Amino acid sequence: MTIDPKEQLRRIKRGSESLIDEETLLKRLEESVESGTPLRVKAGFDPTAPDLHLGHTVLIQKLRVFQELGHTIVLLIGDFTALIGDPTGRNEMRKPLTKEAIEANAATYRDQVFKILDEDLTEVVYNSHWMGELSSADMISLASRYTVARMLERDDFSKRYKEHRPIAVHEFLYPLIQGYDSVFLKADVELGGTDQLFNLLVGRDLQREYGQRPQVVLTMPILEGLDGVQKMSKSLGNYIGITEPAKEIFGKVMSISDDLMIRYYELLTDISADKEEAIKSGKLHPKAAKEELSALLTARFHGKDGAVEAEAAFKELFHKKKTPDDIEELKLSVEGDSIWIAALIKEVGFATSTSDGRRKVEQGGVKIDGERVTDPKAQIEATGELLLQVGKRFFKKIIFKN
RNA sequence: GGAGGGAUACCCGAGUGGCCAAAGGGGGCAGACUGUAACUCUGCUGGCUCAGCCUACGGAGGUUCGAAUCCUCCUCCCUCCA
Repeated sequence: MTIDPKEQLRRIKRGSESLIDEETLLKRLEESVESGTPLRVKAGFDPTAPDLHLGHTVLIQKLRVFQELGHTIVLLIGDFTALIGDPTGRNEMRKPLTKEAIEANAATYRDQVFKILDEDLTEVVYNSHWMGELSSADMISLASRYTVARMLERDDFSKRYKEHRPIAVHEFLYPLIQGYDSVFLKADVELGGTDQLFNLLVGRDLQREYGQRPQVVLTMPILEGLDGVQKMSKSLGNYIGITEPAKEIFGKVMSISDDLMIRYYELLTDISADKEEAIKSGKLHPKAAKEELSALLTARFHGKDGAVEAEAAFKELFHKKKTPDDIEELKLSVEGDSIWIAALIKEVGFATSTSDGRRKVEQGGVKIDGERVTDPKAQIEATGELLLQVGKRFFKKIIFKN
């Protein structure tokens, strides 16, 4: 694999937040091309959050770029560091995970990550393997290579120190161990989120201490959620989970704003410079660009066929305003021979309460068999089956079984 | 240890005895427009078969015909002093 180092650099740099430093990276890429030796690219993950969404994949996507460029990905599962818990952004220490929980999380983590990365070309390592072997003396030796003053440079630590909030001594060990991982793995490059910058830099210092060439550090920004403002997170409900159904992923991507689309392109894809230019300039119509993006991201998790299907279904629903043909069915038994419309909506989960259901009817958001229901007191005959639609997106086929 | 300020719906925040299911904004939902975009506009946003009723302004009591609003105690948060 001999891709021009400058083109490699472009693809690596694209969308990144900081790259320390560019010159070194270019030099190593050139060396790598000359000698035919791939770079060792490290990224570590705490086995704590097994439910991944697109925000998590920004980093993984970048790893994939490295992989496609022929470099070696070293996926580090931080099962040892998980015992400490990275203090970043949290004031309280994490509760320690059990061995079984770590194991289980790591397993789901791998499953999800390998939807993007090629498993056969990825080295998966657990830092407990070497950290568990490290003696107390080794630990002291490691700790002796860094100073408290330098530790306190870390934003989180210095803030807490100034505010007289506690910093437990073992928290200092986290960056040290993460850095030592780089020494052990002889990493050429390490990737991380914005919040990882300090830890990644410690890796450089420690590598120097242990007589290695310091790794190149690449951080990726936080991905905004569907609202385009706040970071993507499960608790804010503005996320696209990578295990969601194809249609959901496709639809959610279609709902983002044009500005956000460009951001998603930047952070989640690896398109050519020409293509990027076409999108940014508007030469490619934003709607078309977004359809491509939706298809691309859907295909990533559901394959080409899944994406094609999702796109077709989307167009049927929103362009031709047809009702989808694979509506979920629900068998419902009802007391008496009819059911109040508001109760029905609540029953199938399209409203949080009958009051909410009643409101939706009053506002014209409810259709039965394609007919708008306007009477909030309407009684629906509970025989046979019917098609219930609430809002633009929610359909359910109801089969009464009395 | 002392002095003062505060806690209101998903979030911010107004309300100091009845006109309060509680202003305004944000968010969300539904509708119109559209490209499930942006912009804009309309309505809704505690529950309940709903012109009515029930439950709710940190918690528990009390005053009153009537309390988010006044009193007592409690819990939590903030500011200043020691």
